[in-house]
Amino acid sequence: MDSKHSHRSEETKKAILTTAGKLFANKGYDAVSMREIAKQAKCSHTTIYLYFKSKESLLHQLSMPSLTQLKLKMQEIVQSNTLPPEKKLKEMSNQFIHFCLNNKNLHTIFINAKSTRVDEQKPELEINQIRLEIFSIMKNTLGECLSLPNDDQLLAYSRIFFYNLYGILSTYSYQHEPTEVLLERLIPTFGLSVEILILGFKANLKLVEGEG
Amino acid sequence: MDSKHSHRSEETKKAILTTAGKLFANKGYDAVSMREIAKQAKCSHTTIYLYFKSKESLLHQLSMPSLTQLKLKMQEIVQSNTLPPEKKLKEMSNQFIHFCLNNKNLHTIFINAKSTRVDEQKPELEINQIRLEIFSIMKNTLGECLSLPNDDQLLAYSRIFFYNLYGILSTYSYQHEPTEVLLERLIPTFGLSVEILILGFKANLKLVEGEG
Amino acid sequence: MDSKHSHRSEETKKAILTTAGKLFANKGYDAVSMREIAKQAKCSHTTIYLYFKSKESLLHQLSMPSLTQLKLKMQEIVQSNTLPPEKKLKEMSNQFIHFCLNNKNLHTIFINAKSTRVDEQKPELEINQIRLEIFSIMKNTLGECLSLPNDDQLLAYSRIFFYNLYGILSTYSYQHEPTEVLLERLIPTFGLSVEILILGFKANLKLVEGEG
Amino acid sequence: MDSKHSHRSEETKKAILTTAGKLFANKGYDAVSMREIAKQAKCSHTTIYLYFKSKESLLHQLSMPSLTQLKLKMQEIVQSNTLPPEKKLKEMSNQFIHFCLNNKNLHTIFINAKSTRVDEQKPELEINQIRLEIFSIMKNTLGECLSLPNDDQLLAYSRIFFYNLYGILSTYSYQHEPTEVLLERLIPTFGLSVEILILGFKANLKLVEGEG
DNA sequence: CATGAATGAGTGTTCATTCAT
DNA sequence: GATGAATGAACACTCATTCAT
Repeated sequence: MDSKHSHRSEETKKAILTTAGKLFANKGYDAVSMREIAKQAKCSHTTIYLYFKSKESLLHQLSMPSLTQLKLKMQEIVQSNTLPPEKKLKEMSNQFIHFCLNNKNLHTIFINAKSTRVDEQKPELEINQIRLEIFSIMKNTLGECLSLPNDDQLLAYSRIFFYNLYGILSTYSYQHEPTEVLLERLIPTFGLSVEILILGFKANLKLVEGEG
Repeated sequence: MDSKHSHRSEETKKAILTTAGKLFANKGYDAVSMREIAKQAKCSHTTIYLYFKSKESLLHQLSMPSLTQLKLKMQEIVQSNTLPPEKKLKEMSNQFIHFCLNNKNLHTIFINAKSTRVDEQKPELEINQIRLEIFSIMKNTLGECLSLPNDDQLLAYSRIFFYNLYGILSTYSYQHEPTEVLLERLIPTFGLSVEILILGFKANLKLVEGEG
Repeated sequence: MDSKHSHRSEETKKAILTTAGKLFANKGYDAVSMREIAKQAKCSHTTIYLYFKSKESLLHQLSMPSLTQLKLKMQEIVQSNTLPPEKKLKEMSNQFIHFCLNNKNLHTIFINAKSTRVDEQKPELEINQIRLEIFSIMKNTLGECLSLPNDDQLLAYSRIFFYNLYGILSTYSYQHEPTEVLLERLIPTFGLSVEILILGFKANLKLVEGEG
Repeated sequence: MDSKHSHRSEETKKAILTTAGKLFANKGYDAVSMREIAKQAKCSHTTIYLYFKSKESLLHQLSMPSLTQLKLKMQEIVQSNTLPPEKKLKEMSNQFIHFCLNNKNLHTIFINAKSTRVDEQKPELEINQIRLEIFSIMKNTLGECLSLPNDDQLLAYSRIFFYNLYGILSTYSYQHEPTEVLLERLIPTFGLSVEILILGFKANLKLVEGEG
C-alpha cells in the first residue's frame, strides 16, 4: 500500500521536474508560471509545493542534475582515447553551448548567485563547484592541445577561450528562436571559432617563444 | 526663479536615468519595475512618467546617447591615418569594452535582442541601427587587418571577434570592482585576445586558401 | 467533502455576479472597478479572476442568462394562440420592463452600445444577437397589431415603440424603491403608453395611406 | 493695469469653460482629462484649479448656463405666436434631444445627483429646479395640443411623452458616432414619434371621453 | 496671475503562495 | 497524498490634485 503511494508520489515529482525543465528551457524561468507547470505535469499547482519549497527551489533542484550530467559528459570526452585533444575541446565546447542554450534558466542561477539568501547557500556552493570543475576540465584539455603545462599562460589562454563561449551564449541566450533551430544554424560558426582560437594560441605561442 | 525649478527637474531626470541604468544592468530590463526605479531614485513612480513616456522609452533614452558617443569614437579611430589597422582594431575593442563597462553594464541592452521586437516602432530600430553601424565599422577594420573583402568569410570572422568582446563583457559586467581598476588590470588580457584572434584568423585563412 | 468546497465556490461566484450586476447598473460598466466589486462581494479582487476571465467576460456572463430567459418568455408569448396581438405586445412589454427592472438594471448593458465594439470577438456579439432577436420578436408582433408587413415603416414604428420602453427603464432604473412595489404602481401607466402608441401608429397609418 | 490682468483672467476662464464644454460633449466627462482641457485651452492644467475647485465643479459650472439656455429656448418657443402648439412641442422635443445629446456629460449630473456631497448641494438643487421647469413647460405645451387642463390625465400623458424622449436619449447617448451626424440621420424619426404620440393621445382621449 | 514638479490613489491583470479540506 | 479556493503583492500605467515658486 505504502509502496503504491510513494510510487505515485515519485512519479508526480518526476513529472513536475521534467515538465518544469522543459518549460524553463523553452520559455525562460520568468515566463513560466507554476500553474502552467502543474497543468502540463497533470497535477494541481498546489501539489508542486508538496515537493518543492518554492519556484526558485524547483529551479535549483532542476539545475543540479543537469550540471552534473554536463560534467559527466565532459569527463567522458576527456577519457575518450580515440579523439585528438583538439576534437575533444571542440566537442566540449559544443556540449557546453548546447547545454547552456538548452537551459536558458541556468543563467539566472549563475548570474544571480549573490542574491541567494544566506540560509540556503549550500546548493549555490555545489553549483559553483561544478562550474569550476567544468572550467578546469576544459582548461586542461586546452593545455593538451597546446602542449602547455598548467601555468599562468594557460590560464590566460583559457580565459580567452571562455570569453568566446560566453560571448556566444550572451549573444544567443535571449533569442526567441527555438534552441534547436538556432543551434543547427550556428554550430558551424562555433566550431570555426574554436579552431581559430587554437590556431591563434599556437601562433601566439610561437611569437612568445621566439621572444623568450 | 525658473532656474530653481528646472534645476530640480534636471536632477530628478538624471537620478531616474542613473538609477534605471544601474538597475537594468544589474537585474535585467524585465526584472526591474518602475516603482523600484522610483524608490531608488527617490521620487514617486509617477514622476518617471513625467520624463519618460514608458518603461521602454526610458530604456531607449538610456541607451541612445551612450551608443551614439561610442559610434563617434569608432569613426574617429577609423579616420586616424597614423594607426595601422591592427592597432585600430585593438583600440576599437578597448573603447568598446571601456564604454560598455563604464556605461554601467548597458551592454545587456546593447547585446540583448530581447528588447528588439521586430514588429515594433522606431525607438528600438534606432538602437539597432547604431549597433549595426558599430558592428559594421569594426567588421570593416577587421577586413583591413586581414586584407579581406566584405564577404561571408569576413562576416563569420567578425562574429567570432564579437563573441570574444561580448564574452569579456558578460564576464566582467557583474563584478563589483570599480570599473577603472578592473580595466587597468585586464586590458592586457583583452589586448592579447585580440592579437590571438587575428593570428588565428590569418592562420585559418592560409588553411582555407591552401584548400581552395 | 467536496461539497463544502464547491458550495463555497458557488456562493462566491454568485456573490460576485450579484454585486457586479448591481454596481454595473448603478454606476455604469466603466465606472466600476474590479476591486470595488470584490470589496462589496467580500472577496479579494483576484478571486474574481478565478471565476471570470476578465472584466468584460464578467459583464458578459452577467447579461447572457437573463437575456436568454427573456427571449424564451417572449417566444412563449408569441406562440400563445389565445391572445390577440395587441395583448401579446402589451404582455411582452410588461415582461421586458419587469425583466429589466428585476435584473437590477442590466438595461444599461442591454441598451448601451458602448460594450459592443464591432471589432471584438464573440461574447458581445452573442449578447447583441439576442438583443436583436428580442427586438425582432416584438417588431413582428407589432406588425401583427398593425397588419403591416416587415418593411421600413414597421421598422420606424418599432423603433419608436422601443424608445418608449427604454425611456421607462431609464426613468425608473435608478429609483431606490423596491422593484415590485414600483411595478405594481406603474404597470397601468406602461400599459397605457402601449395602448397610446398603438392608437398613434394606427392613426398615423391612416394619414400616410390617405396621402398615398 | 488691474483691468488688463482681470481681462486676461476672464479670458482664460472662458477658454477653459469653452474647451471643457466641447471636450465633455464630444468625448464624455470621464474620457476627458484635466491636462487635455488645459492643453487645448492653452494654459497649464494647474491653472484650471484657480478657477474651478475640481473637475466635477467644472462640469457643474459648465452645465448650468447650458441648461439655462435650453430653458430660455423653450420659453421662446412657448411665446412664439406663429407656431401651432403641435409644432411647438415638436420643436421643443428637438431642442431637448439636441441639447442632451450635445451635452452627453450632463447625464452624469442628472443621474448621479444623489452622490453629490452635502456641503455643495446648492448647484444640484438649481439644476434640478431647471429640469422641473423644462418638464413643466413641455407638459403645458402638450396640454395646449390636447386642449387638456393641467390635471392628472395630462400628467400621465406627459410622462409617456417623456418616456419617449428619454428612450431616444438612452438609446443614442452612448453611441460613439459624432452627435451631428447622428442627429441629422435620426431627427425625422424623432419627429415622427412626437406626431404618433399626439395622435395616440388624441385617440385615447376620445376613447376615454366615450367611456365617461 | 500662472506654472512646472511631484504625488497618492487608482486601473485591470498576473503570479507565487497558503489554507482548509 | 493531493486539491480547489482564496489571497496579497506586484506589474505598467493614468489621473485629478497639490505645492513651491
